[in-house]
Amino acid sequence: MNQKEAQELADLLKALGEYNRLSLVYELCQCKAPKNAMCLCDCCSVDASGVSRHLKVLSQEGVVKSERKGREIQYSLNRTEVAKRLRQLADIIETTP
Amino acid sequence: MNQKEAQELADLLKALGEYNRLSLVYELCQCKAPKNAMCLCDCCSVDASGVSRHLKVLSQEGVVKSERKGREIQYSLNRTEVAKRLRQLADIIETTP
DNA sequence: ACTATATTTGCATATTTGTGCAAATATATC
DNA sequence: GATATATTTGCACAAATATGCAAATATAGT
Repeated sequence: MNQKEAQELADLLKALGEYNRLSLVYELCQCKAPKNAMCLCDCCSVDASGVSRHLKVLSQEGVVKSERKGREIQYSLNRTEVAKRLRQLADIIETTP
Repeated sequence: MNQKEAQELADLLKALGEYNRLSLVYELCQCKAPKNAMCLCDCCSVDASGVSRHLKVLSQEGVVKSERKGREIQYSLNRTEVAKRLRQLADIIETTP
């Protein structure tokens, strides 16, 4: 694992490692259909601008993807991608040299 | 997942989501035998006090365990425990409701 | 064009966090 | 007890971060 990869992984973990952002992720976990930001406001104790910023972080780290549908922007999880990266780390940690 | 569990998971991810701490974890990954803090100083660009603080965070979150051996304190990873928690999150994220 | 709704952004601010240095503590050896 | 080595802690500080509010922007419907 080189420095760039380590930094990217650290950034992913940092994105997930904030309580309100993790709450957003959980909320999206439980949705079959994508949700817009207004809807996601209800599940965490920050206002719309805060949710917007959190979603931006999650988006930059590839945790969520977004698609504009008219006035709304619908967010959904990159489920397999994120799960894959977490399992890769789990594998690294678990493997004794 | 209740609030307390979510907070604990966020804390774990936050602990892992800092570059120098993740570097320490990688270093310990590659060790068959435990290492002391002085030795771990070499793999990350912080001084002994910084490494001590990082190891304290990792220890509080259950990422590493420590055992004093004379003057030194030897650190090693809680491999299976950490891997398990990461995989649990991966499973939650990947499972469509 | 006007209005309503959804999202982003600029600004200010309080809090957290990572860091180094020096001092304190712990343990071993002489 | 004195000295050496390993680790922790108090202090100060700079940088990052999360947050709310108000204004700006985007889009849709009338």
